[in-house]
Amino acid sequence: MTALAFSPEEVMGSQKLAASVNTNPVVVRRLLLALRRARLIETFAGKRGGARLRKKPNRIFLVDIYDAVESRPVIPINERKALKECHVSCKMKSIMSCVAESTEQAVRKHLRGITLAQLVRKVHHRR
Amino acid sequence: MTALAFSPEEVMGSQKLAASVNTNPVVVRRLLLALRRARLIETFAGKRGGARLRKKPNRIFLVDIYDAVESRPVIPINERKALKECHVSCKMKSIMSCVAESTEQAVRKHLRGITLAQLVRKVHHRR
DNA sequence: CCAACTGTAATCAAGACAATTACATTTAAG
DNA sequence: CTTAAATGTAATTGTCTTGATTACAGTTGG
Repeated sequence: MTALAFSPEEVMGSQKLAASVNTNPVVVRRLLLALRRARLIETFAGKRGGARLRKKPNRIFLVDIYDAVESRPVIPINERKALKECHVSCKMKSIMSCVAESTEQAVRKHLRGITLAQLVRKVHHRR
Repeated sequence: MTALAFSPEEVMGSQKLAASVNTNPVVVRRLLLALRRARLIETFAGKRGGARLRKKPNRIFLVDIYDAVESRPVIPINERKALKECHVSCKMKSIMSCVAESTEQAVRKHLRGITLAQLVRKVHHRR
């Protein structure tokens, strides 16, 4: 996404993007699909196809990207069945769900404070 | 840890703890080692052995437990080598490290606000 | 028409991690 | 002192996740 934000006009192919993160084009395309679903980018098929940002980099927050591509929670909850004889065990799922949920919100709040434009600015900086 | 905090006097064996989270005693013992290293609990070998909290539940924060047992970062950084020809690619590791670091701090700050005592209180509550 | 793309499914390989087994060591209790 | 019940810890196995890869149908600009 930072690469796309770096030259917001350009339509960049999955091949080029994959090379820049040193992975396979198909992996990138799968991510691009998720980002498109979130309406962060638009993609074009055919020759000279590829992806391009749909919003200005200063209107895209990291939380948007996080929500689009990250499926697993920061704190996963134990899905095994509780021990019926144990009062603590029986309550833990609901208790930990609450902790997990609020932690997720803390992360999202933090990521709401960072824009793609900021990252691009860092690309231009010295250090 | 909530189970230990529920009856802070009792020395509880890995067998009992494992049953309450529906897993294997050895898995629990490995976690207990990490918690002991963090000085959150003490363990006793031999018959009638097991684990017990070393501090009062209201002095143990979830961040302490998180630091003790969680090794993987919330946002892992891409460890592959960058594409030398690409300016963005070359800068991304340092940029994302910064994002990952601050996100980690956000999580830890949140977890610093929750104590084991609070979780125990929830165990006692109706809903 | 064709070359260069995307979209997508299917398969494969690698790595992570829990579960399990095994056993040496420790300790309380009888 | 002996024994039963624990921990500490290594080794192994199985499962699951995930990225990499291959393959191919569909799309589009030149």
